[in-house]
Amino acid sequence: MTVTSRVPLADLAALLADGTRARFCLALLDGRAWTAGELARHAGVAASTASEHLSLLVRGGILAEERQGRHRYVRLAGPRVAQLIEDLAAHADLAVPAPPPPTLRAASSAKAMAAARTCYDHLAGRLGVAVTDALTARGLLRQDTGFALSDDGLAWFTADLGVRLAPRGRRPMAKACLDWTERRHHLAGVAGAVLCATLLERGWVTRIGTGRALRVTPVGAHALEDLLGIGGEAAAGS
Amino acid sequence: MTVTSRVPLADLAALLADGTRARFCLALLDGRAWTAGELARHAGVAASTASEHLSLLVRGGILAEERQGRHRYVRLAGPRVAQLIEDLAAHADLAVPAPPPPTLRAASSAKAMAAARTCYDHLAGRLGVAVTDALTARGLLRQDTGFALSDDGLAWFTADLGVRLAPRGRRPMAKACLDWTERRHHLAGVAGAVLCATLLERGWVTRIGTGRALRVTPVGAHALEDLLGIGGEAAAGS
DNA sequence: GGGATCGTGCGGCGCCCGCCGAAACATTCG
DNA sequence: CGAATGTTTCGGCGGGCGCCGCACGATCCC
Repeated sequence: MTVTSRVPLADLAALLADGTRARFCLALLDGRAWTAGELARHAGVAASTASEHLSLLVRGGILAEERQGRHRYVRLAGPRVAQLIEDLAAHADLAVPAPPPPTLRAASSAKAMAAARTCYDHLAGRLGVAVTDALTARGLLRQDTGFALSDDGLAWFTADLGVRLAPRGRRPMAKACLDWTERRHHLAGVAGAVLCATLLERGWVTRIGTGRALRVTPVGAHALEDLLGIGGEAAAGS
Repeated sequence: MTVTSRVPLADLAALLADGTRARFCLALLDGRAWTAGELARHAGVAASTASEHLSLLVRGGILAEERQGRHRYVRLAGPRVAQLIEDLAAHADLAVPAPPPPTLRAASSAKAMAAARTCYDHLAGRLGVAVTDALTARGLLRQDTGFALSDDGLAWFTADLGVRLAPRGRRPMAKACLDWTERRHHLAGVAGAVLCATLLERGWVTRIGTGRALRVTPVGAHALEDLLGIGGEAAAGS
C-alpha cells in the first residue's frame, strides 16, 4: 500500500541503473547520434528491447531523438546530461579498478582511447590532460583557485588559436571534467568544446574508426607544439 | 544466460535508483551523521529494511559508517559523492517542477530552506546565491570564464574574513554547485566549506531545528553587510 | 510493385529485489 | 543479572521489469 511519493532522484537514477541503458549512454558519450539498431547491436539486445529502452531515456530527458525516414537517431540531450553521466561513470570506475581487457583488439582500442579521445564534445585522455596542463603552465587557465580561463587565456583563443569564444546560453565557459583514464581534470565547457571542434575542423586530430578515439595528425603535432609547446608522447599519433 | 559483463555505471546508479535509498542520501546531504534508526523512521521503513539498504550503500562507497556502541552512525562518504548526489538531484528536479507542498508545516519548512540552508558543507538557498553574487560583484570570484577565486578573493578570505584558506587534498578550492531552488550556481569547494563553517562558528548563522535550514542572526546580518554589502531580504532572519 | 531493412507494440516468461516480521545478537542502563 | 533499546540475519512473499519472439507498419532500394 505504501504509496510512498515518488523521489525524482531515484527515478532519474533508475534510468541509468540498467546495464543496457547504461551501455547506450556510455556509447553516446562520443557526442554523436546513433540509430536505434546500432545501439541494439552494440549492447547485444533485440531491437524491440532497445526500442523500449530508448523511449524511456527520451521520456526521461536523458536523450534527444530525431527521426529521419526509417531511422531513429538518438543523442544525449545536452552537455549537462553528458557531464552528469561522465561524472557518474568516473565515480563508478574509481571504485572498480579496470580489469585487464580480455582481447587483443580491446587492448589496442583501450590504448588508443587512453592516448586521446573525445569526452562528449571536448578532448580527453593523455592529450586532453596535456592540453589542460599546457594551458595552465602558461597562465592561460587557472586551476589553483578553481577552474577558469585567465584574461590571457581569453586572448589566446582569439589571437593565437584564431577563434571566437562567445558565451553560449548558461553553459560555463570553462569547467573541470574528471578524466577517467588519467584520474585528473581536463578542460570542458564552452572553451573545451570550441577547442576540440577547432582541432577536428583543421585536421589537427582525426577520429580513429567510428569510435571516440582520436589520433593527432603530423600537421596537428606541429601546431600543438607551436601553440602550446606540447610535444613528444602526448602529441604522438597513436 | 546472457552473462553481460557488469557495467559499473549501472551498478552505481542502481544504488540510488531506489526510493528509500534515495531518501537516505538526500537526508544525509545535510552533511551530518545519522543513525540507522533515524533514517529508517525518516523514510518510513522497518529497521531491518534500512539496515540492508545501509549495508549496500556503504559497500558501494556512497556512505561511510562509524559504529559507536549500539549505534551505527552513517554519513556521506565525502564531498565528491555529495556533489554527485546534489548534481543528480538538481537534474532530476529540473524535469519535475516541484509540486506545491501539501501541508502548512511543509510549506513553512520549504520557505525556510529556500531562504538559507546548507548543501552538504556549504551555503545554499537565497543566502548562498547572494554571497556568491556579492563575491563576484566585488571581483573576488570569477564566473565569466569559469569558476575560480581571484587573487583579491584569496586575500579577502585571509584579511577580511580572517581565516586560512589552505588546499585540502585534491578537492578544488572553488567549485560551482547548482542551487535547486534558485536554479543558479553558488560557491562550493574548499572555499565554500570554509566560509560556511566560519559563519556557523561565529554564530552569524544558526541551524533551524535539526534540518538543513539556516537563519541569519542579527550579528550575522551586520557582519555580512559589512564584509560583502549583503543586506535586506537575503540576510533577513527567516 | 516486391523485397529487404528498420523500428514498434504486445504477450509471456523468469528473475531480481524491496518489503516485512520474527528471532537473535549487541549494548546500555537500572 | 534482567529489561529496554538499537541493529542484524533470515525466510518468504509479491510486484516490477528486462528480456525475447512475433507480427505489423513504415521506409528505402531496385
